Amino acid sequence: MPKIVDHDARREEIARALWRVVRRDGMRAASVRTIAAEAGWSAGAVRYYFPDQAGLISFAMDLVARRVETRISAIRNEGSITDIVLRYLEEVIPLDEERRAEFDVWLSFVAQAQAESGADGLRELLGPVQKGLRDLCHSLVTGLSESGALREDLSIDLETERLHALIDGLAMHVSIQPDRTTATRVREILGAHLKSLQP
Amino acid sequence: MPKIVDHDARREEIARALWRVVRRDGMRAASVRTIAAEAGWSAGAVRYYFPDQAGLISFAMDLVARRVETRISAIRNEGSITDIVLRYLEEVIPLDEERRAEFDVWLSFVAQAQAESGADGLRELLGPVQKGLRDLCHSLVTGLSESGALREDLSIDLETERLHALIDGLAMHVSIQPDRTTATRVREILGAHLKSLQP
DNA sequence: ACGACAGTAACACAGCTGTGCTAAAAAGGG
DNA sequence: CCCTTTTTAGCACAGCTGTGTTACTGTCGT
Repeated sequence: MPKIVDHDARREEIARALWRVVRRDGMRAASVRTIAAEAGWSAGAVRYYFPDQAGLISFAMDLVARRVETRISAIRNEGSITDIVLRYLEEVIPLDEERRAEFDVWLSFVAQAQAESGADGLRELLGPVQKGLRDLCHSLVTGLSESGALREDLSIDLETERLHALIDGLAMHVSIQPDRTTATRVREILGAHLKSLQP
Repeated sequence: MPKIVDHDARREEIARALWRVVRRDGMRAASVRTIAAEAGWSAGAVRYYFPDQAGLISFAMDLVARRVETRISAIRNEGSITDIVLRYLEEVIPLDEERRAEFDVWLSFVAQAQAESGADGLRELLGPVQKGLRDLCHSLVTGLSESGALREDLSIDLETERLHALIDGLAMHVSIQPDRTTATRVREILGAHLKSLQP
């Protein structure tokens, strides 16, 4: 048997090179050759792991999704309900440099996926992530409600949607203007929002 | 003197062709030739109005910004304060097909502008729009406050930020999943938000 | 040692890219 | 009519694009 490399690890490494290229020069620069150069391999080697470009992009987008998922499911449910909720929300918003880079790339993927003639199935990757985030918001709002931290006159569905929109908007703002939207500022806003939901 | 065409109108027409291309096939397909074909002219003609591609993209992005600005400044300040605020907010969020298309394109521009090595000055166009929207939110919150429609324990700055994030997130949701996030749903959410600010 | 096969690099090809340049066409004023 | 200026189309060039194919290298089990 010949030399054996961890294919998944390799694919991930290439995908990360794609991230760097996209972050630095935008989606338009994400060619097979550029990515290969960024990863430090020949274009032929890259194409061995990803037969075509669409597959590469798909994989790279999916990788972001999986990482977010992993981060979220690693959060522990300890402490007061508002502490837990804040912990989840902070994890979703790109408050450090690494996650901000990830979000920038994600934004590029989303924009690309919005193209109607999506021959590549990027749209199919977008849906589940959006749903996952919504479900998270739903369970958080439900949790608040069950703990009596939600005013009775508020609709759970509506508050789910409002929270979801708020964190997506905040993530966007952090990405676009990191100077103005600092981590502590985000925490203030999230705290104010939760407080405004309390009875 | 030779035939005289309205240059600005022509440029706008070409920019609109760019929008259609970007919406249909994404930013990656926005080549001079593709856009020329979409606009129904030769590539040479397009290059007469836009010497280089970066200028074309810049102009097209700026055109979106100017349209949004125009729409906002056309809103009349009549009726109760909450009516006025709702009117502004609804105008900012892409609730009809035309504005949704516009927002999709805008999203692509934003993603592209996020690329660090932005030799094209897309970033410089992004800032003012973001600031404009923030200023709008600020004046709306201030208006609410002055009319006594804002609880006294709320910080104007914080509420400005929260409102801004909320509408950006909502716009995003409308664009990504128009089925779930209908116009009436958006109005419900905005209404609920304003109500939650009241004393 | 040898063979079998995973991994890598390199080349070829057709097509697209941005941009520079040039020649033709169109159109209004004298 | 013709001349001047604006507008349009087209070509050329060097370089990049995705992908198909082929030849090479390395490594492991036998």
